[in-house]
Amino acid sequence: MVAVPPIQRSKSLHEQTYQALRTSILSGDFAPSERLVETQLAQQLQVSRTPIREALRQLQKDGLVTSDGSGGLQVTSISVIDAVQLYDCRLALEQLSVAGACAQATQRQLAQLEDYVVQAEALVPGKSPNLKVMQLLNLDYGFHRLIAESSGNRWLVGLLDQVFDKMALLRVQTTQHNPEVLEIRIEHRQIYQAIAERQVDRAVAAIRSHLMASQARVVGEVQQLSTANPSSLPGDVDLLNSPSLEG
Amino acid sequence: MVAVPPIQRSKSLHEQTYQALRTSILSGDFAPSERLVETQLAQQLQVSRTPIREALRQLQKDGLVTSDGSGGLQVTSISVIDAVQLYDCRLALEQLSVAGACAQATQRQLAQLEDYVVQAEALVPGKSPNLKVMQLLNLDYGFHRLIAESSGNRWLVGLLDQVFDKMALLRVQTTQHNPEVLEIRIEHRQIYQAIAERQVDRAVAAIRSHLMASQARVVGEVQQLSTANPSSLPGDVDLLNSPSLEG
DNA sequence: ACGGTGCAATCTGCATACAGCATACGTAGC
DNA sequence: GCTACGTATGCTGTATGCAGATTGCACCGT
Repeated sequence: MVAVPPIQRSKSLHEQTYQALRTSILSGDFAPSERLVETQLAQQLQVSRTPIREALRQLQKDGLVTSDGSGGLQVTSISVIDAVQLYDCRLALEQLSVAGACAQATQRQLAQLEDYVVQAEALVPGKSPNLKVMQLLNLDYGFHRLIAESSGNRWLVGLLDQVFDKMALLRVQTTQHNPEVLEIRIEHRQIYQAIAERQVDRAVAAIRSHLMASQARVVGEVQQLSTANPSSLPGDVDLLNSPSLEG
Repeated sequence: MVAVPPIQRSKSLHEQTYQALRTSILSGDFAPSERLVETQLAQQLQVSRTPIREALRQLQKDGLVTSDGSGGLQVTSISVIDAVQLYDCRLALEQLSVAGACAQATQRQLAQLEDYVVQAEALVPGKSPNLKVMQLLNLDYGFHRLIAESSGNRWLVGLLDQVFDKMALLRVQTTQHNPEVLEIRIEHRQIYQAIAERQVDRAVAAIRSHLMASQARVVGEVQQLSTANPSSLPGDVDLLNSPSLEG
C-alpha cells in the first residue's frame, strides 16, 4: 500500500462564497451603505442564491453585515465609538493572550513571532508609503494572532478574531494610513522580548501600552478625517465619557 | 392621525428555528454526539430544510454545533479544558465589564442589579434543591449580563454572550448542581456594592475572586463527575499547565 | 402643481426537486 | 467464516420555482 495522499476536495460553495464575500468586504469592495442583493451576488459569483444566503447568515453573525430594517443587508458601518469599545475588548483579551503566551509558547512559536518583528523592522522606507503601511498592518495582524494561538486558548483566538475583523472593517472604511503606525514595530519588539523571556508582567504592560497607543492613533485619525469631511462617518461624538482602556 | 401601533409581524422562520434549536441545545434536549439531521429537524419543526440550514449555520458560528468531519453536525461537546479556558476569557472580559459599569451604570440599572441580588438571596431553602439551583443560575446569568450591558459597550455584550452560551452548554452536559454554588449570592452582593459605590478597583477584585471561585467549583465538580464515570466526558486531563486566570 | 392611489418591478423567504456522496448492509467468492 | 465488492438507503449541497412584501414610479384627481 503506497502512500497516496487524499485528493483535495474543493470546499462547499457556501464556504467559498463566505470566504469570497468576507474578503471583498474587508477589502472595501462594497460602497458604504450599499445594499447586498442576493440575486446580484449570485450572478456575480455564478452560483445560486442558496449558498449566498448561507454565507450571508454567517457574515451577519460575524457582525460584518447588518440588517437594514426590512430584510435587506448591508456592510456594517463601524463608528469611532465602536472603535474605542473594540479596542477596550481587544485589550482585555490580549492581556490574557500574552499572559498565556508567556506560559505556553513553544520555541517554534517564539521563533515565528520574532520573524514577524524582524520582517516588520526590515520594511524598506523606499517603497510607496501606502503599500508599506499595508504590509505592516498585515504583519501586525499575524503577530497578534500568533500570540493568541500561542496561549493555547482556542476560544480566545476565536473571540479575538471577531474583534480583529471589525477593526479591519473600520480601517477600510476610513482608509487610515497614519505615518505614526510605524511606531508599532518598536512596541512589537518589546512585546516579543517580554514573551520570549517569559516575563508576564512586562508582557502585559507592553501589550497594554501598545494597544492604548494604537487606540489613540486610530481615534485621532478618524476624528481628524471626520472633521475634514463631516457627516461622512457615523458616531462622531465626544469620547470623554467612555471608560476606555482603564484598569 | 390616531396612533395606530404597527402590527406585530412574526419573525422569519429561520429566526424562529434558530431560537428553537438554540433553546433545545441549551436545555440538553439532544443526546451528546447525537447527529443533527436536517430532514428530521425539518419534520419535527414542520418547516422545510431551507430555514433549518440557515439556523444551523448560525449555531455553527455560535460554536454550539460542530461539524463532525463529513458534513454532519452535532452539538458541541465542552471539555474541562474548554471550561477553564472559557473562564479565563470570561474573567478578562468581565473585568472590563465591571469597570465600565462602575463608570456608566444608570440608577435604573443599579436598581435592577440590586433586584437580582435580592431575588437570589430570597430563594427559600425549602424548595427542591435542584430547582433552587436552576433559578439561582438564571439569576446569575441575568446579573452578569446586566453588568455587561451597563458598561455601554455593545461589543463586549456580544462577546460575553458567546462565552455564556458555551458555559451553559457545559452545565447541561455535566448536570452540575454543586451545593457550593449558593456561595455566589454573597459574591454577587459584593460585586454589586462595589459597582453601586463606583469603586472600580474593588469591583474588579470582586469579579475576579467570584469567577476564580466559580471556575474552581466547576472544574472540581466536572472532574469528580468524570472520575466517578470515566470516559463519559472529553478532556479529562490534568490542568496544572494551564495559565488559568492569572494576571 | 401637489397629493394620493394603483401598479409594476424587484427582492426576500420558503419549499421542493435533484444530484452527489457516505454509510450500512447484504451477498458472493475464497 | 471471513473478506471484498456491489447495492441500497439516507443525508447533504445546490438550484429553482413560487408567494408575499417592499419600493419606486406613473397616472389620476383635485
